[in-house]
Amino acid sequence: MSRPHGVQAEPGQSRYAALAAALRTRIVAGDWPPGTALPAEQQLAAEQGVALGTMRRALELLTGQGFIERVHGRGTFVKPGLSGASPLRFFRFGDGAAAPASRILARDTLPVPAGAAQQLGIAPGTPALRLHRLRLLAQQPRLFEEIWLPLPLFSTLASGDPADWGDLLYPLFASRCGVHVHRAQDVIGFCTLDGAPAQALALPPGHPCARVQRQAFDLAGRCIEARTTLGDAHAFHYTVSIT
Amino acid sequence: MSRPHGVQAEPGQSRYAALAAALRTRIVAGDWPPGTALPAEQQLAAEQGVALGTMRRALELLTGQGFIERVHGRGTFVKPGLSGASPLRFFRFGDGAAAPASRILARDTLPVPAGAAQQLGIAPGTPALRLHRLRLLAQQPRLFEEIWLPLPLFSTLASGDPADWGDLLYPLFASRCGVHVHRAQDVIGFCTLDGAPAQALALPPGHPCARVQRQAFDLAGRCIEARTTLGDAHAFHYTVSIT
DNA sequence: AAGTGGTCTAGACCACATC
DNA sequence: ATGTGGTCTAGACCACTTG
Repeated sequence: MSRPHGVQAEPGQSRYAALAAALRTRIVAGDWPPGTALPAEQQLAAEQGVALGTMRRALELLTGQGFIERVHGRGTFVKPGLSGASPLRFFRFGDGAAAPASRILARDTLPVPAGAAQQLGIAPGTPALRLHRLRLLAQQPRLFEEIWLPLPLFSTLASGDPADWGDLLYPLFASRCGVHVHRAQDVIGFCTLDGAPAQALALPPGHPCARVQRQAFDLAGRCIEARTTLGDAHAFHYTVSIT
Repeated sequence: MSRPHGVQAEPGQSRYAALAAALRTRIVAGDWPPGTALPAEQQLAAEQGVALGTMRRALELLTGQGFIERVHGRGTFVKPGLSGASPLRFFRFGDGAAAPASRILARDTLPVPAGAAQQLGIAPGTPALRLHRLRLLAQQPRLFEEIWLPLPLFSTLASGDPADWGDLLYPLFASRCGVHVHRAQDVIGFCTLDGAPAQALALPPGHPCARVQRQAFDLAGRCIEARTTLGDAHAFHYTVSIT
């Protein structure tokens, strides 16, 4: 008995988990780029010589892991990537209606310091792109960001006028560099403001501030951005649900 | 009640969603108390005149919502409630190995102030139980907590020696008051220390601190605890994953 | 050995989106 | 009208736990 195009299940692993892993591998490899549709579940099931329900369970797994989205009547699509997950969501500045704006204060190619290097998984001292960026709400500067980007990948951002970048970075990463942010992790902490950030935010040195350290990852799990965001501690608020 | 077909599906609602809602109602009503086992899925399916797979989907829904736990080979159990979700998890004090201890500084029956009343969903000024509690790590006071508890429910805690309560409150709520915490929500912010909390934590007035405001809810969705936790802002840290 | 949940099958039919 | 995913059925067999 032989299956047409079978997937090997490791011992102790269910058939649908093996199918999900195989599909995940193909998605990460780029067989179906972000935003495109997978074959119909019927076809996938037939290809793998498996019952429809089994393939559906595999696809449900991938949905839960954030790799695909299923739309009733339309199809199954590779998730296009995060677009609006700004650290601004951790702050309340009282002008909820106003659209956030962003201004690039500096863009330099510099040897990456130890901290950012570790987050990016590259050797310290490697040249990388460093951005200083201000986020504004209702013309008021609210957040100061330092962003490190690894350099072969983001070299197209090293030239051109940053004023043309728009207010969101992740769509820019996708369109200009082909980098899709699949997942991110923010570590929240507390510190006091000093130097350039204090000046940019028009707050006195020593002012208490909330710090959000972000690592952003692509589909393959590589860290493609290390970002530190600083904002007034008194405007910080975040809600956690426990179950 | 022994009609073979038990559950009405509202229009637009799937059969398994209706079954889940019906089971959820019975769980909240106390038909199966926390920790006890539900009937086998086979039996539940037969009772409701539904296929096994459909009942399984209903039970999967309830699992995802945190109402039940399924254990292979043993059965399906109503979740016993949260036990270890201390706000301590938001802080790093460098002595990870040490077991946290707690000390009740004050216990009073007082008219509940506006803020706590709103969180608890009761009228301001209603008598309620107020606790002041210190959390210690390696003999060092680390967190100061103010806890408001609604009074008919927690009256058994108004007497007796708080020194006998142990270090965890939620197991105490379950054993002494029959209250099981099913879900909680923490709102995180920053402020400055002052007065009693500053003194209890041996920190100077004006010191920056992290504030965790918690609402805890029982199975029925009633808020049964309003708690404010204060700790040194420099020890605060929290990780958020974005997908 | 008996009872439980977990996996898998091979269908049928429904609801939604698009042409 | 066609193709997509969503629901539901009625089984079979497997894996785990307990007496």
